[in-house]
Amino acid sequence: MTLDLPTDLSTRRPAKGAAAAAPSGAAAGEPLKGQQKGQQTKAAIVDAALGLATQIGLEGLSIGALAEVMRMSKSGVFAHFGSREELQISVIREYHARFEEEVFYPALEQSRGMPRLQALVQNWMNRTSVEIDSGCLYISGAVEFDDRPGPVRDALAGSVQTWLAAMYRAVVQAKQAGHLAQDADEHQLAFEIHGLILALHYEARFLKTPGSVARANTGFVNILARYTCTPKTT
Amino acid sequence: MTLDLPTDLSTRRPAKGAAAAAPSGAAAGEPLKGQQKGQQTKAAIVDAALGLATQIGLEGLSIGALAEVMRMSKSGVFAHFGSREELQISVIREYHARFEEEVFYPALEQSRGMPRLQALVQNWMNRTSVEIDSGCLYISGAVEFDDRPGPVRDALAGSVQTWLAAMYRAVVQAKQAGHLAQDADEHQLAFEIHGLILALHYEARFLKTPGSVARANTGFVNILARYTCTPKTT
DNA sequence: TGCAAAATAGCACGACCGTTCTTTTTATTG
DNA sequence: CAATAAAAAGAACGGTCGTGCTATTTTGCA
Repeated sequence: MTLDLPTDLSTRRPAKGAAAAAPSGAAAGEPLKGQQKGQQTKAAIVDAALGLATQIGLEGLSIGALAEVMRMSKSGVFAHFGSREELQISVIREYHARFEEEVFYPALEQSRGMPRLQALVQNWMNRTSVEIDSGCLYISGAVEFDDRPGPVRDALAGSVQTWLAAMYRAVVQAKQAGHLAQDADEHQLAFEIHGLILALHYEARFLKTPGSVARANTGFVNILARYTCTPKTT
Repeated sequence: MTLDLPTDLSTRRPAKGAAAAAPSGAAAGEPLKGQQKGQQTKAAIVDAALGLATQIGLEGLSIGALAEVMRMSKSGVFAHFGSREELQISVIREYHARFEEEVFYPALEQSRGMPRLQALVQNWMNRTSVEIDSGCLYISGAVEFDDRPGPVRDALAGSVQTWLAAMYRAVVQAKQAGHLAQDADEHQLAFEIHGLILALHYEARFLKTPGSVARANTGFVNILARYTCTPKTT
């Protein structure tokens, strides 16, 4: 069951080339054909908002500060979203898309089973350790919205669940392919990997503990060692 | 070296009985002898502030909301601290003290080595899973202050480091006692335990994934299994 | 080129923020 | 009990917040 997983994480598979959100560049450059000016600047705003949100958090993201970064008026920025919540949700969607693009899709090029699982985890760790000075929205958002119900929380939890489910599927496939022990608990394995990522984020970003990246990598090796052979139940 | 660790985590070892902060009870009851009224209400304020902070975060903690909970005026509350930062730091100190009392000291009653390490981790996990609807200040604070330098961040990081160091020492002692493999990497072990706690907090509190507590426990068992016998380096 | 529509600016609002200053109430002590 | 110190209240400040409303500017199209 669930043999193929081509686009399960995806919400939209961007056409790549003339994307909706300018991934990095500064304020909108040449006018992209086929879309109104509004879409462009909205994408640029979301881009800037994502930058702010990964630094000061989704809760700390304010329309005033965002307008200043964009050199626009507050109301000009506001009009694109209609509410702060909608802005936050747009930011989450953008983060989701980039996460897919950077972590999920590249790993699909590896063959199903252990190679793909390793690529997923490796990409995930890379992203977590590289964005050390910008923070992971899935982690900071979880803390900010863990008991604040509403559409923002729902969007965030949905994105995270989607990603965790994708990784879980990779674990299942690895077991099906015989790359893991027959009695390996897939959920348990996924849980422990998640823990490594969180510890990496915590110790590298907050405590600035040196060597955290290596420790996360070693942890993954340890986990695999445990799950590739049937363990001796002490 | 470092043979004994009686009170390394401690900042103050409360006299227990007539403590500074009413741990749970409502607004100050009978007047405690030997301390001015101001100290009492300050302790009550910190108690309420801690309750608020564990729910909405240290950043979300506002003097106005705190005053309302205390049925006091804003300026009345404010006067006890002189600044919001000082209030936040007081909250961190209080959290530190309770963490010690609940997690650290009870584990000291276990004999050094593996028993104490297990008690430490068990207490830690219990607290993390029990306070599911109030949140862990060490985790939420890390996200809120990971790139916001200042005295609050310093106080928070200091408390966390103190605790992590205490746990690390327990690991070292377990190895010295021969309860762990000779080539066990103590830092690596501590890192992986930390990851389990963070995953427990994330999945139980934010995602509300059922069975997270069991998964964290199993994870600890797995880690110990790996570090109690010399692993076969695959 | 001119006109409708879309995008942006400007302004004001009520609410809450941390902080200061002054006054009133409460507690402590000789 | 009176004198003094401590604690709490009250009011006001400048600031930022999200969000309406109404102009003005810019854009896209016939």
